[in-house]
Amino acid sequence: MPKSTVSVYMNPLPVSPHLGTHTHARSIAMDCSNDWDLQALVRSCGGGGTAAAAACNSGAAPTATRGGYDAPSREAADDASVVVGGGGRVVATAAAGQEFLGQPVAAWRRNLDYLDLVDHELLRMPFSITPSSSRETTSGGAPGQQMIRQPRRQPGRKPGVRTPRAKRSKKRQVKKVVCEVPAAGGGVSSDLWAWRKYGQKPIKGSPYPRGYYKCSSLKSCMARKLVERSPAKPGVLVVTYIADHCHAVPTMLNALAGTTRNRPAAESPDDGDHHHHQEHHDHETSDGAPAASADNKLDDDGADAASTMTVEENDAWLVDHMALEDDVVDGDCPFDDFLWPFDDDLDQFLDVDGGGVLGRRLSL
DNA sequence: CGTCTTTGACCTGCGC
DNA sequence: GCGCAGGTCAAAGACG
Ligand SMILES: [Zn+2]
Repeated sequence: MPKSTVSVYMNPLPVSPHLGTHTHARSIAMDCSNDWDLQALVRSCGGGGTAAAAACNSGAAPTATRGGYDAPSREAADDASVVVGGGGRVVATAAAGQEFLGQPVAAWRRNLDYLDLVDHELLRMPFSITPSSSRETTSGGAPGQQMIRQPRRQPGRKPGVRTPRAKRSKKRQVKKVVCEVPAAGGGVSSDLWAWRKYGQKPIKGSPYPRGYYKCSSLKSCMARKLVERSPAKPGVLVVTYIADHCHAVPTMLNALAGTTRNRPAAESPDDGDHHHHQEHHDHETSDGAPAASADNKLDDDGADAASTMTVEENDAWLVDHMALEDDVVDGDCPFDDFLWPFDDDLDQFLDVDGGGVLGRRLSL
């Protein structure tokens, strides 16, 4: 299959670096992981999205039904992944060939146009569309070990309780979009979608845990995203979007209800395993990943970095830092596909003055 | 009281 | 077939 490369460079958002303190020992990392906050914002809008976020978002699941497009079939593509390089570079890879997240690659350009990114000087796109296997492997790392914890009643499911689960398809052939976002940039978090953290796990070979987020906008929405810090580049968060959203970008604030909780100082949950969250809203503290809302903060992991950015900042960032590269291989720009699904949403999102999501969010 | 966070257990796919 | 690692679920506590 043809491989095209498009990359979008985005500048990092203001970050608050606290990362990288853990070097090895997963256990340590985990312990401290605490820092790793992968947060997800609930309604984020976040901020707008940073370009990265936007890109990712779109990629991830953009299947807005409202813009007149139909949601792409979620598992249509064999495998597709888009990577946003650190600093906002987006590198997309799609195995399915022409379909990126269920959308025709050609559509990308459309989206870019929408954002005015196509011709934007800064926007660059060598996106590389390459087949990627759904499963990434990590190696190295010692098997997870459980840490001894304080006597706290153990949360979690009761031992012995089994719940039937839908069988996973033998081979996971899910579309995946991988975005590398500067942890500080918070870009990660800024996603237009609302995410809820449902777990966190230490990853072999990486000192940082991976946070698992699920779309909280709609129960039936299968969109998910995984957030983890790049072992190689602690300052970079790797956000992997899986599956598409089966709905439009959330624009309501409701989900945020009751969400402004300041998170207690994290006590360092180790990472022994994973944690889950539910809806993320404004802030989260877990490690890894940021969610969509504007205020997530990254901990050491930087997962939350985005949150520190204001809506305006994010917006500005998006506009100013997104860059497209002319040398798009094959001329197709997957990025478009990324964004097109929620053009309308994005529009609203950006329409701060007009009471767009961003604007509304500010009032949150 | 509802929501959010934390965390252990369970489940599944894959490699050996 | 077994074990490992990744991924998901859901209980319990904390918070607003
Ligand atoms: Zn969704």
